[in-house]
Amino acid sequence: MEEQQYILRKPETFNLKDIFECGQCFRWNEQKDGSYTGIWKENVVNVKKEGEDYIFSGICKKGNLEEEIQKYFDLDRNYENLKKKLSQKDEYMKKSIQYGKGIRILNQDLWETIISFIISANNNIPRIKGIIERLSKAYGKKIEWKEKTYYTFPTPNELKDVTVKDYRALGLGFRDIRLYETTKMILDGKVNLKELEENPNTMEVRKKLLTLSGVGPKVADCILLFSDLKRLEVFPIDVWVRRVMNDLYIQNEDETKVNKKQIETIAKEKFGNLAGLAQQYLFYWRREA
DNA sequence: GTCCAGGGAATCA
DNA sequence: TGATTCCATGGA
Repeated sequence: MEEQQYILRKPETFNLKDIFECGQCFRWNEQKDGSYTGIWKENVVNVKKEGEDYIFSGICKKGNLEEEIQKYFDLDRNYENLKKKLSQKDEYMKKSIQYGKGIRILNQDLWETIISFIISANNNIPRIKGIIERLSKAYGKKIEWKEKTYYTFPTPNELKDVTVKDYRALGLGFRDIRLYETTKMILDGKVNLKELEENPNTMEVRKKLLTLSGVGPKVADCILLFSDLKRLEVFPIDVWVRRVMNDLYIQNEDETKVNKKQIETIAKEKFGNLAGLAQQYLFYWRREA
C-alpha cells in the first residue's frame, strides 16, 4: 500500500490540539514530535505542523487522500466568518473562541459517531478512547503503516455476531446492551443510515436517532453535530456545557438543578443556527481551563 | 472509601 | 412532562 502525502498551506483556522482535543473525536493521538496520528474510515494518517503548513502523510485505502482530508476536516467551510459572527454575541463567546480558535468540526462517519457517543454516556474521555480502541482491535480491519498496526472502526456487519457478553468483556459496562441493540436495529434496517444522511430535516433525523438504544437527547445532538450530518444548529448539553452555561448566563446556586430547556432557550436566542459551534468553543474552554 | 465522567432508561408522581 | 434512581468501570 502506497503512502500518500498532502500539504495544507497556511490554513487560517486550523490547530491540531484544538481540533483533536476539543472532545469531538476519540481516535487521534499526539506523537512524541507533537504531530497527531489517527484513523478514520480506512485512512491512517499523521498530521504534522511545519511552519505555517500542515503535512498529512499516511495510508488511504479507498480514494484520494486530499479529497478525504478536504471532507473530513471540513475544509470547504469558512470558519473565519463563523467565528466573526459568534464573537459579536458577547464577551464570553469572544473569549472562548480566542481560546479554541483553531477548532474545526470534523465530518466523522455517521455509524462510528453513533457508537462512539453511545459509549460516551456517563463516561470519561480517556476511558471512551480505550474502549473504542479495544472494540476496533477486536472487530475492525488491520492496517499496517510504518511498522505499526492500526485497526479500522468495525462496521455494523463486522459486529453482527458479537454478543452482549463480548461487549462487557471489552469494558463497556452497562452500555453493552445498548451497542448490541443499536447494531441490530441498523442491521435489520429499522434505522437506515443512508436515509438519515439524505434527509435535510434535522428534527426528523433527530427523532429517528432517538429510537436507537442508548441514544438520548445529548447523544443525538452530538451525532448530529460531529458526524457528517453536520448540523451546526444543535446544542448538546452535557455536565460541562451545563456548568459553563450556568456560570455565564444563569447563575443558579445548584448547577445540577438547572433546567435543560432553559439552557436550550438561551443557546438558541444567543447563538441561533451556530449554537453547536458555540457549544464546542464553550465546552473546550471550560473543560481545559 | 468517595466522587466523577461529553447520559439513558426505567420508574413513579 | 418532570424528577429520581440505577446502571459498570477506572482514575483521582
